[in-house]
Amino acid sequence: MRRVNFSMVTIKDIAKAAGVNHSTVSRALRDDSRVSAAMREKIHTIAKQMDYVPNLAAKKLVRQKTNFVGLIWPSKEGLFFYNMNLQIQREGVKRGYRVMQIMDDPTVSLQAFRQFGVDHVMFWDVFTMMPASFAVERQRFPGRVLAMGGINRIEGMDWLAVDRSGALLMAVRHLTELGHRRLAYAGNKNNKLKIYGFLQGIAECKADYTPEHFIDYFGSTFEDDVRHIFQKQDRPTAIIVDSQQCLFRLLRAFRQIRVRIPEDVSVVVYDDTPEMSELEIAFTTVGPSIQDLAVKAWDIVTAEAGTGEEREPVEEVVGATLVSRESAIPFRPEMELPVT
DNA sequence: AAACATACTCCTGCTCGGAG
DNA sequence: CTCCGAGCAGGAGTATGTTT
Repeated sequence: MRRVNFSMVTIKDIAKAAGVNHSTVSRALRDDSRVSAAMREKIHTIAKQMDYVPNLAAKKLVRQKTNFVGLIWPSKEGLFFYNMNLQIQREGVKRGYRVMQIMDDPTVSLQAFRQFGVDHVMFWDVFTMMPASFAVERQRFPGRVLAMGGINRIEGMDWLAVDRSGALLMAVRHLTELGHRRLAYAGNKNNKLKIYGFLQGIAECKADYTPEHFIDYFGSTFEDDVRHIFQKQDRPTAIIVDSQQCLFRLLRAFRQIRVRIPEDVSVVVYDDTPEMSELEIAFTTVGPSIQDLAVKAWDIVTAEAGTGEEREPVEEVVGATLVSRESAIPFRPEMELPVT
């Protein structure tokens, strides 16, 4: 049946068509046992014919719940962001939620989610400093707001942190356990947490590292630095790469000077996404499990509020895991020869 | 007399406790 | 087994009061 105008079909329209009260329709559509099976069947059929869809706003008015969760996502490229987003959506659907996503100014997005009446909001925190407007808007939003991945915990919001330092520490331990002594690092020199973990590992494992073996991903001499470091005597036999973007650039530089992974150098890269095991060499990775992150995010956001009281914001850390694949192998003396 | 402020009533689509 | 009607939040509309 095609409708001529665009006014919404309501349970009252169905009630009229079925010759019953609207509350009977409401119950029938939710398969309430107080309505006879025959009547339920009849009402379902009519509802389908009339293209009925329940009005979410009205439902929320009574139920105070929509089973929609808002996701504010940063406008960022990269496999991590793609995979993280994917897992959040899948985990939500698994738990009977729908995810509504906005990629816009965070304050504007949060306000929009308040208007739409989503139950809770999650966001991936890329703020260096939380804008005051966002904090104000959070006060007005009635549900929970979960900040994921951020560096700092934020007043009044749940926090799901990532142990970046721990991840890098783990990477150093892994490489030194494989017998590597001389290590290099490629990445962002401003990422203090990762560098802190790395240096901690160097100290703990008594590995050999000098700042000359730091390759600045954002520096203009990246390729030259790689060439210089790997073509000299006593070159590093292992390198830790702090992001996938950096890895891709490093791979190009290695190809130019014929450095092979893992024959000439072992590599551990930060962030584990499925793609990392599907490249020419499967990469050994460290970082939080994306699956764990998504599961914990939903656990926090959907946790019952307990004994009536307003729930205190929770704080959780997702630990790092190391996944050993083909790019990091035991040290062999011939690795130390300069590549030509 | 016109302009503005405040208070109220109605309406929406749906759920749910209780009455018939 | 079915119906009645209160009530949820808040925008729109109307009525009344107060200030220029």
